[in-house]
Formats: sequence, structure tokens, C-alpha cells
Amino acid sequence: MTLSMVEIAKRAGVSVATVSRVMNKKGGYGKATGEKVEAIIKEAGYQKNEMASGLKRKFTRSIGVIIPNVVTNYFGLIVEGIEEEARKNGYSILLAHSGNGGEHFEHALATLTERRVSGLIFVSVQTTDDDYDLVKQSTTPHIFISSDSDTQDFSKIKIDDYQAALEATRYLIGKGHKKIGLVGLNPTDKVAGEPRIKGYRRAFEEANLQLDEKWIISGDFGVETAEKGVEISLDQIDTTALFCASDEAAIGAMKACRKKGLNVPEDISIMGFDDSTTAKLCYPELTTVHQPLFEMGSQSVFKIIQAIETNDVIESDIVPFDIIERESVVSLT
Amino acid sequence: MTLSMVEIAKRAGVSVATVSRVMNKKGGYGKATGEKVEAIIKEAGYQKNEMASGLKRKFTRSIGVIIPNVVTNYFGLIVEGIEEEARKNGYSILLAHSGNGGEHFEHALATLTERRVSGLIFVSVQTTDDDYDLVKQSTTPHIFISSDSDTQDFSKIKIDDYQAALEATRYLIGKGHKKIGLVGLNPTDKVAGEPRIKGYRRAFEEANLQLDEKWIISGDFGVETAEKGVEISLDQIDTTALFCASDEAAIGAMKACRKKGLNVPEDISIMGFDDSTTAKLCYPELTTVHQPLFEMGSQSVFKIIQAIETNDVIESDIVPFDIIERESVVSLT
DNA sequence: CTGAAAGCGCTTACAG
DNA sequence: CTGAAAGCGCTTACAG
Repeated sequence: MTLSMVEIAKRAGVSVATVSRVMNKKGGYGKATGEKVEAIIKEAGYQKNEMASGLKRKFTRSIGVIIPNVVTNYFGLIVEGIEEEARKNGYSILLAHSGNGGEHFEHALATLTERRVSGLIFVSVQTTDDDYDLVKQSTTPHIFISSDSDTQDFSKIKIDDYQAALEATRYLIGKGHKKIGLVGLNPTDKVAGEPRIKGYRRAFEEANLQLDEKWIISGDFGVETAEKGVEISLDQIDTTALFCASDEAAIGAMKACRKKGLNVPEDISIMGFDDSTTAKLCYPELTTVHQPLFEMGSQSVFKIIQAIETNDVIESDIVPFDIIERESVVSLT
Repeated sequence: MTLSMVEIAKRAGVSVATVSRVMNKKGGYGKATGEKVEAIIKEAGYQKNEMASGLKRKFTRSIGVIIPNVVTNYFGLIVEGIEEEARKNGYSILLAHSGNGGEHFEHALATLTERRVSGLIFVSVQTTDDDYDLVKQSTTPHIFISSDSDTQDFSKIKIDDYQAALEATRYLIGKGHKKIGLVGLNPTDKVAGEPRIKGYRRAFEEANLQLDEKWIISGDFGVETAEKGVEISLDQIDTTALFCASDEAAIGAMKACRKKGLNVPEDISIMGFDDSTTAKLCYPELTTVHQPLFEMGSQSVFKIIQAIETNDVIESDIVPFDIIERESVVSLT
């Protein structure tokens, strides 16, 4: 299994140079030679040592992905897209978790850099300025998915969070809701927090509706904080709908509502965000804002590979979102 | 960023051998030398090329994991465990999907082998005999998580599926259920199908209860097949509880029950399996069989690393399961 | 304590 | 069409 090219060369009665050429289908060798070498390779079950090849060629045909975790469905879907596109192109993927607070980011980046990955994808990174500086020093092509790259000059792929929140809130208003909570967002988060809050506010302005600051129940996109936040706030507000930062936050909100004896959607409507797989697992199924997660993953590796091959700079992409109507929002009109 | 050891050596006025020694803290160099070299390394932001190091040492400090997908929460949790333990030990993880039907298994294995990973973890692989033969030829330490390794002589880590199904069914019987469906299992699946059906049957025998073959509604662990299966069967059976193959299957079953106007758990009890994160996302929250997914992941890399270091053969582990009571099962007594 | 040198397994000009 | 040789960036006996 772990025999080397010289062994193959010996068995085939040719030089290693020739073996290398046929392995890589480089041409420049006779038909008979090619066939003989291929037969030996197959018979021996020989597999090229990519480490050695990569060292020589200074190219590892691998992509590193740094992601907070992989158990959140949101991230899982992105990784699916990354993996599929990478596989189709013969790239390997190295996975490293940055941790939910970004606490392992530096370590993750170092590991991947030491491995000399050919490209780097950052997913929802929670990066400090130091981290950004580190990334800026990197000469390997990289792209950010759903990360704060607005304030920073990085290539990115994401939806327009402002517009998405605006349209989602409009949608709810269109259904006759006038008192709408905003649940689970971190207001200081540049990626999704700030712009979505703006979009949400804008929708009220447009509609000439009054907005009560108490309706904004911040959190961290997760179920627990959303649940807690809603539970506490529900006594002081009388919203008829809750627009949540993620499908998980929506589930947290639903749990809290139920504890208070409110039925979803009869007594209160709940809207999610992401359209991750959890949106269809819960009950009622979530009306939510669809993000093309899988495609964002595959697009990002597509772009990286292109950048590797052409040496061009990676163009950013704002991808389309969509409102998916399911069961958790009711019309008041 | 991409400077090499010779450059560092030059700047520090020493040989590359010395630089190598201090990078690896091998000792055998003077204090002053060490400090000087370290300073230069830091200043230059030098990072060792792991490809070159690995080539020379014939050891890549990396673990390959082959997994059907990563978006199923079940798998996500396992990968979390793998990633954390790998990180703690300075190992990188290479991720490759085998596809839900195992269609990419061979490709995945080849990629990882070419990369000369130091260890290999197979998660829930759906392998053909050919695949097993391939694995058998591999000289790199490997372990199977929740895979069919009973008929095959491989190291593995999993729960006792027979016992788990037996105790879960006992639990339901203990709650007064006498007519219990078994949903979403593939009866020909050696890993979970066969043994769990046996355990389920055994529980009825023990309790001197009659079992109706129509109660066995097979599937593929997913929500769709479970939903469909239950929907079709529900008219012909009058079970008071459904024991499902996974938490996803449980959700499928719940959907089907609701369509028929049955409330969970008031009209029918539903029990899941796995205790993946979805078990707490759905409503009502699932009473389910807990598998220590995260731990299974971390244990597997622990064992692999040990095997790498000691060269010992990897011992299999049967890990404990647990019945977690939540809201989806009601007592009839 | 330190360096020169060989070698890990490949690839790729360069000759022929 | 094919081979000898250099070299990718490290590590590690072997001398000293």
C-alpha cells in the first residue's frame, strides 16, 4: 500500500519520471509505456503521495474551512455545499472549528496555514481585529461567508441582511401585524445585527407605524437566549408577531410563548430566518427567510478554485434570499 | 509568510538543523541560540511547512473522517467530538463525505489515503464488501463509529443496539403501552436494523405480549420515509405508541399522526432515538434514547492517537445509552 | 551544542 | 519518447 514511485518504476522497467508523467497524464510517453505503467500501478494499488507531490508543486489541492461549529444546521448546510463542490473538483477539505466565540480562530488558521491549504473559507467568523490582521497577511486566496467583511475589505458571499429584514418585516406588516418583536439578534453584530435592525426599523417607517423599543429582544441567534428573552419580555409587550434572528431563535421564541399559554400561530405569529433544516423539523413548520446556504458553500469553493487557477482577485457576491411561507405566521386581515 | 527554514537559519546565523531543533523543541541547543532563533521565527511570522515535515517524518498528524454527510444532527454531533479531541492534540482533520448511499466512499478513502492521513474514522458507513476489502488493505489505524463491524473484524465504537431497543420497548410497555409500532428502521441494516428489531421483539416476548407484524414500519432513518410509512399504516393499526429509528424518524411520525388528527402525546406516544439536537427542537420535545454522540467522536480520535503512538491494535468500545424522558410519551396507567 | 549531508516521494526543466 | 538530476522544505543520524 505504501510503496513509492521508485518501486513502480522498477517494476515497470522505466524511470520515475515516466511513472510521474503517466500518473499525471501529462503525455509525452509512448502508448505502450503508458499502458504498461498503468497496469503496474493498478496491480500494485499504488496511490501517489499527495504530500510529496504538493511539496514539489507548491500546491496542495486542498481548501481549509474555518467555521464556529458544524452541529448548527445552518453551518452544516454550508459545509455540505463546500464538500460537494470540493469533491467534484478533486479538492480535499480541511475542517477547523473556530469555536462559537471565535476563541480557537487563531489556532485554526495556523493549523491550516501550516498545512499550506490552497484556499481558505471563513464561515460566520467572529473575528477580532487581530484576527483580521492575520488574515490580511495571508497570501492564500480566501473568502468570507456570512461574516463581517463590510467594514473590512475582504471578498465575501452573503445575502443583503438589511433588505432581507426589511422585506420580512414588510411581509409581516402586510399580514396585518402592527406590533412586531425582533428576537435574538445581537445589535452590535455588524454582519446580521446592525443591518437587520435597520431594515426592521425602515419597514415601520415606510408603513407609518410606531415602533416600541421594548419589542427589540436581543440575543445570540441561539434557542436559549431567545427563549429567555421572550419569556421575560412577553409580559410587558403585546406583539402579535415575532421576527427571529434564526430558525433556532424562532424555536426558542415558540417555547417561551407556549410556556405563557400562547399558541403558535393562532395567538402569536413567529417568523424564522435562514431556512435551515430545523425550519421543517419543528411544529408548526416555520415561515422563514430562506438563505441559499448550500449554494453559498459551493459558490465559495468555486470562486476560490477559480482564483487559484486564474490568480484573479475574488469578486464578492450578494446572493438572493426568499421568504418561504409555511405554518408559523397567520394573517390578521 | 511563505518563507522557509533556510531563510530563518540565514537570519539567525545558524544552520537549518538548529532551526528545526528549536522549532520542535527537541533540545540539544544552547539557551541563547534557542532564544535568538525563537525571536527570529516570531518576528518573521514563520510557520513550518507541515507537508515537508510530514513527508520526511512519514507522519502527517492528521485524521481523516469519512461520513455520509454533516447536515444530519446525528453526524454533526459526532464531528464536533472528533474536531475537539483532534484540536486538543494538535491533529488536523480532513473531512470527506461518502454520500448517504455510500456512493462516494471509494473516492473519499482514496483522497484521504493519498493525503497519507495518520488515522481514519468511518462514521455510519454504508459499505459494500468491496469497500471493506479496501479498508482491510489499509495500514493506517482506523475505527468505525456506528457501523456494521460485527460481521467484519474491525475496531468499532457504538452502543448495544439490541439492548437499547429492548430497554426502550420495555420502557414503553412499562408505561402501559401494549401496541407499539416500530418506525423507520431498515430491517436488512446490520448495524441498527437487525439488532433493534430483535430487541423490540424480545421485549414483547418477555412481557408475554402479542406482536403484530404490521406494526413494523420500515424506513431509512429519515423523516420522509417515516412520515410516509406511518401515514399509510396508521389506518390499519391501532398502536398507542411508536418507537422510532431516529429523532428525525420520530418527527416524520409526528407529522403523519397530526395529519390524521392525532395529538402527540395525548392520542399517541412517540419515542425517538439518538438524542441528537433535533430532539429538543421539535414539539413536543422527544423522549428518546440518548447516544453519547459527542463522546463517541472524541473517543474515536483518542483511540486512534493512542494506536498511532503505541502501535497497539485499537480496542472496540460498547458505549452506554440512556433513556431520556421528555414530553412525547404518555403513561397509560 | 552545532552543522553538513542524506533523504522523504514526488515533479520538471534539460538533454538526448 | 525517455532518463538523470536537481530541488520542494523539512528532519535526523552522524561527526565533531
